Amino acid sequence: MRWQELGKEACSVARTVSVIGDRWTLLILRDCFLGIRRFDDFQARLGITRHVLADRLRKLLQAGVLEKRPYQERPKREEYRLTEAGLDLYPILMGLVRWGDRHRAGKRGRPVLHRHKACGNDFEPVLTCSECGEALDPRQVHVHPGPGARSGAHWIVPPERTGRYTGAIKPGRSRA
Amino acid sequence: MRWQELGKEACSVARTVSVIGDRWTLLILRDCFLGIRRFDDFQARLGITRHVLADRLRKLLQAGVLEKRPYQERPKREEYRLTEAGLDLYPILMGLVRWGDRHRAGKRGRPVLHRHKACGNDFEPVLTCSECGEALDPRQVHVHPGPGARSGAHWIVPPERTGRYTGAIKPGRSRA
DNA sequence: CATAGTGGGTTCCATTTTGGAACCTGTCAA
DNA sequence: TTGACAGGTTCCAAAATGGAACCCACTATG
Repeated sequence: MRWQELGKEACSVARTVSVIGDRWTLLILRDCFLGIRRFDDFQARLGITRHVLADRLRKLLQAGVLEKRPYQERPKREEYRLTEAGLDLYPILMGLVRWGDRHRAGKRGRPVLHRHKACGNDFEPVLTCSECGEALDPRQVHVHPGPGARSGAHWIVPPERTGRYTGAIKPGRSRA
Repeated sequence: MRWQELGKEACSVARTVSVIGDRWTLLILRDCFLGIRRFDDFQARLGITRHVLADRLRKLLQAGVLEKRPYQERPKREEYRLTEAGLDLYPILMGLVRWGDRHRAGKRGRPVLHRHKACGNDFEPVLTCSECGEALDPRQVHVHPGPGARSGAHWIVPPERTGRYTGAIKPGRSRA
C-alpha cells in the first residue's frame, strides 16, 4: 500500500494516519498546541530541515488541520494556527503524553504537568465511554461494521487460525 | 534532531513518538488491537514490505510494546502480542479512530462502530479529566513544568513575539 | 546610500529509508 | 518428490531526508 492510498481506506485509523502519521508532523502539532505559530520558531525548536518543515506545513494546510492567518502587513507575514479540526486532535496528543508519562518518564518523573483550569487540579487524561462515562478498557470493547464499511471490509478480523501442524500449544485464541 | 535522539528529549510526546511515530507502526498496532498476531497476516493486510515489517516488529519488541509467544513447537512458531504497555496505547488508537470518524468519515458514515460491553451501547471515546471527570477542552488546560523537566527545558513556550515592523495587525497573541 | 537582519521559503547534493521481488530454512502433507 | 507454510533475509532501484546554501521583499541602522 502506498502512502497516497492510505487516506482512501475504509478505516478511520488509516485515514487519520494519512494526515498525521509522521514523526515530524506529530512534533509540529505538539508545538502548535504549545502556542508556536511561526516557521522559524518551529524550525529552531524541532531541528527539522526547512525543506521538510515547509512540506509538512503545506500538507497540514491542505488537510485543514492548520490555517494561515496574517498577523502583519508590509512586509506581509502569516502565522500557522490550528483550525477547529486541528484542535480536535487534542485527545491524540494527550494520549501520546499519557503513554510517555507512564512508560518513559524516568526516575525524575514527568517532564510536564497539565492543570485543568475548570477544576484547578493537575490531572491525567482518561478515556471514557460517551454512553456510560466509565473508563475504557480495550478488552471491554467489541468492534463491528458501521454504515461506512465496505463489503469485504479490509479490516475484518480473519477467522480463528489453529495452525496446520501437530504440537500446537494453544489452538484456541482469545481476543487481544 | 535525529530520529535516535528523540527518545531522550524531556518530552513525553517526543518519547512516545520515538516508539510509535511512524505510519506503519501505527497501522501494525491497529491490527494488533483487532487481534492480528502473525507475520504473514500483518503483511497481507497491510501490504507492507516484509523487510520493513520485520524491522518494525523488532523495534516494537525492543520497546516492550509487543512480545513474542510460542503457540506451537516443531516447527517452532511464535506470535506477536501486545504487552500491558502495548494495551496501554489504546487511548491513542481510539483517538485516531475518533478523529477519522469525525473528520474523514465521508457521506456513508463511520466504517466501524465500537460497542462497550459493560453498558451495551455503541459509543464515542471521550477524553476526560481524572480529577473532575469533565470532558477536556485544550483551551482549558494550562501546561507547566513537572519534576522531570530539564532546566532550559526545550518545550517551553517562547515569550510573546510582537513583530519588529510597523503595521502589526495583532501584536498580542492568545494561547492556542 | 550601503549594509545587515528577518520571515518564510526554495534549490542542490549526499545519505537513509522504502518498495518490490526473489530467495532461504525447517517442517509437514500428498 | 514436490509443494505448502511460517517467518524471515538479501539485493537493487526509487523515494524521502539531512545539511547547507541561496533567494526575496522589506526594514532598520550607520
